[in-house]
Amino acid sequence: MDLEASKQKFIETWGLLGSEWGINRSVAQVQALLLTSIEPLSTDAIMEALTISRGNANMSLRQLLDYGIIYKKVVPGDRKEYFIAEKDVWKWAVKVAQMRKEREIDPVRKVLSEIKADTKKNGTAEGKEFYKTVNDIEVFTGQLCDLSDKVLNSQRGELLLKILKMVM
Amino acid sequence: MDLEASKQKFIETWGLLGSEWGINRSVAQVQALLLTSIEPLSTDAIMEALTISRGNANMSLRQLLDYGIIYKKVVPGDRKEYFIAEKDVWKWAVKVAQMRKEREIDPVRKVLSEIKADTKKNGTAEGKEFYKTVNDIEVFTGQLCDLSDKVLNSQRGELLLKILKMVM
DNA sequence: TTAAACTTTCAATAATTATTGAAAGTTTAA
DNA sequence: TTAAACTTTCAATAATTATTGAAAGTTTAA
Repeated sequence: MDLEASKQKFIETWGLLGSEWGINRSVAQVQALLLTSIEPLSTDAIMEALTISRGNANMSLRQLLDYGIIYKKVVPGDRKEYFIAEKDVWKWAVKVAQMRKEREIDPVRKVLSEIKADTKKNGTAEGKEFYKTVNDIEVFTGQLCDLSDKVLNSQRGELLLKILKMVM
Repeated sequence: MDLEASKQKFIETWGLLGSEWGINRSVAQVQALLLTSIEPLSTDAIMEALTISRGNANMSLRQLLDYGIIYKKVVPGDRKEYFIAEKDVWKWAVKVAQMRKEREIDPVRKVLSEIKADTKKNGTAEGKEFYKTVNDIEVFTGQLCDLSDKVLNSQRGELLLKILKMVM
């Protein structure tokens, strides 16, 4: 299997994984393509490599820039915008994790707290049981979030992981 | 806000979170409904509570049973099947995490290894760089998986989390 | 055995999400 | 200024995914 085929396989697999995790396939593929590319790529190059439309390429690139996991790269003497991927896995994985946590988990935690507040006074057996259920989920989620915050925000996140691995 | 409204809010929020993470909304809502219910519920009760069809209710229940996060409950003197949710958050969160890892992450790791094997011999600068990229992702994913396996499979997973929280 | 009471399946359809591509917008060099 | 070279937007459409509900299948009591 030649290099091009391997890269293609990587891009496909990455797109598949993305869609299983609620990330748009094109977005995942654009990241994969940039990860596999040695030089910066223009929108046109991306369109051609993935056979997607200009609109799709543009929106996927916007989203990845927004996530902070790809960068613009200026090529002197060229008016086109070029893009490169953040290649440090730890860096971009942390960014994706932080972003999803902020946008998706934190709002849910907020709702859980609201529900707890609304239910706290209810003295019926049913009310108490529901309160307990929500509380359990909220506490659990909170623990996970606190821990991941610490790992993700730490300058030593990667080192921490390795130590954990040794200890456990 | 009365208890029913709070439960409704919980079910809605849970469904929303589910769809953001690639879990079918109905499936997430059925789990939420069972989590909030004191008694076991029949398929008909679920259909009515969530206003979904019999087919949808049945398939959602199958999937949750398959995940191992809800159980069948026999009510003596009744031919209907009743269902209850696993209420121990840690237990079902672990099951969901394990299942998704197995079905979605492990196959990707396998592909990454294949790609590495296919690329190892390629001596060009481009080949080497691609190999490094894939290797970095594979190593990182492997570390995360190993660590989560240890936490998830540990009998003391929950305790471990608490200790981690104290240490960090 | 039978038929009533249930569960499951699956083709048709609805709902949602992704994608296209042309038009509008913006920037830059001259 | 202008027009060429680009980027962005967005309504139309395609593709995917979820849902329905009736028909087929299964189980149980009598």
